[in-house]
Amino acid sequence: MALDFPGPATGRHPLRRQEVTEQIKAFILRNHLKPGDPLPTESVLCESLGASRSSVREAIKTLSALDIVEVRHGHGMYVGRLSLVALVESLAFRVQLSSRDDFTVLGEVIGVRQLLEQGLAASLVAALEEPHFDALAALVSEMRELADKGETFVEQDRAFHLLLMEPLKIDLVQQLTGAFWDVHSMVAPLLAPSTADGRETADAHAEIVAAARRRDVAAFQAAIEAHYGPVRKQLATHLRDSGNAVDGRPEGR
Amino acid sequence: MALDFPGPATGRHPLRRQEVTEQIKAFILRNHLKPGDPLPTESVLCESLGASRSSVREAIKTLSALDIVEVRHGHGMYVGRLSLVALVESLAFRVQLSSRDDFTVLGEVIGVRQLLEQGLAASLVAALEEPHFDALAALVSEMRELADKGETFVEQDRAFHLLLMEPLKIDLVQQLTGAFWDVHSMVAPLLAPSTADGRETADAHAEIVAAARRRDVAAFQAAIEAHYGPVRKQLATHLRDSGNAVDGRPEGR
DNA sequence: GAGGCGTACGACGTCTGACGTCCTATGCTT
DNA sequence: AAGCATAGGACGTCAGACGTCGTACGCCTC
Repeated sequence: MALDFPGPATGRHPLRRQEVTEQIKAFILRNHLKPGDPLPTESVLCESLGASRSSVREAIKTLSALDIVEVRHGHGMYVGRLSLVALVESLAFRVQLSSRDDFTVLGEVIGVRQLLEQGLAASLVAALEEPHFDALAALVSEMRELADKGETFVEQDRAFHLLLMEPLKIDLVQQLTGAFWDVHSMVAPLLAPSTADGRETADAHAEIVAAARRRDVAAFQAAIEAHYGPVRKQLATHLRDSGNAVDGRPEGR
Repeated sequence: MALDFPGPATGRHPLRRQEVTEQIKAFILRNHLKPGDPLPTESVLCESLGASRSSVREAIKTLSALDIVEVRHGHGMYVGRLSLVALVESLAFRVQLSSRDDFTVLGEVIGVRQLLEQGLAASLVAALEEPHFDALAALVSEMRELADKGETFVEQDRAFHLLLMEPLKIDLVQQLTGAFWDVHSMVAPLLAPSTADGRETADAHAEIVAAARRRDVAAFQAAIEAHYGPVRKQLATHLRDSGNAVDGRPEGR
């Protein structure tokens, strides 16, 4: 009856899976690995960590969801790209869940997108150079062409907003921009099946570039405002039209 | 030899685990579940989804990492809180990984924290009311007391920055503030073992409140700047002092 | 009869072993 | 030399058993 007195309130046995998770992270840190570097195979991990394959695999699934580990079937495991996919997945689901009743979360996502670009307006206007303007203008041209043909231009749109942030050379900001764009576009179809006024949107992007070219911070911010205005309006319209009429549920069950 | 012709380039068999993941998410959406609502047990999921327990469990580990599903040992499974823990975990690891050589990522995290508060300066100054000022001032008092006793006040610091964002009533912004704060504080010990000039930091917070009370947007932004200034400076100092001397590695292995 | 303790059951956690699928590489065939 | 066939390594899936955690029911004690 060896009475190993129980630890504090929290679980006495630190879950095996959790331990393995931490040890794999520690392994990456300890060996200074970079994204893409190979990791030990499952069987090796099982041995060296003294855990069963189940525990190791479940730990890896957690790390995989966070893009800390990347698994390639048939190849092996590698250090992940440490992107923000987890944020995107998580937020996208939250938006979908809240979309049953209202679109508040989607509205907040759009608000954050706008905040990022407007909050950095001064830095951006100062940092953008001719090559950037040319590339941005080229994207706007593509958008216009596609809009006139009645097609969409999601890829150009994403590229535009990423490129806009590029001169800052701040990875995190660029990735956040991409992440929130992804969430937005991933759930946009829920609003209206491509009701986007293509031409109008393309013109809004053009105005952003024009203002930046003139190094006019105020105009730049106004252009951003004008870009997101229609989006918000569309959201509000959708709220009023369908509202909680999606299903007869007036409020909380 | 029933030859079911292979699908497109990408994996012909959509991984079972992946399917289960999507189906669980769909289940939550379809039934309009909210955070905290109970989910079917593992065994029920295995039956209804026709998958083995391993696949179901691995799928759940993924959803658990994204805080879409919460597992309570001995109790059962529930809809998660849909927080931003995944972002925190992911970013924190990235900061640790980059900390071996430089602290660029940590610097970027701090930059985003600053961007959030400065970018919303106008809205915040307009939205803050007396009760907020009082609560914020109370936190500053606590900070000062603790600082004078030579103790730290991480909890008060976090509460301060969250409360600052509260009047906006934008959940996402508040959660992002908390998330980036968490990342920052989670990795701060790597910089210097609580070298924080407590008193100075507390005063910086006081100045933020004072500026907001005067409804002075410019002063508010300046106070934010002054708050993060020392933090950045500490970071730069640490970079110069220890630099890549953490271990003798001059550069990439 | 009220309170406390022990057992039974449900649900998640871990382990083991086997087989399927994907990819690569080796070596034979043409 | 080019192409195919086979063997091996590594991840994916399945099945069954046992351990741990919590709860609830029921027995025992007072």
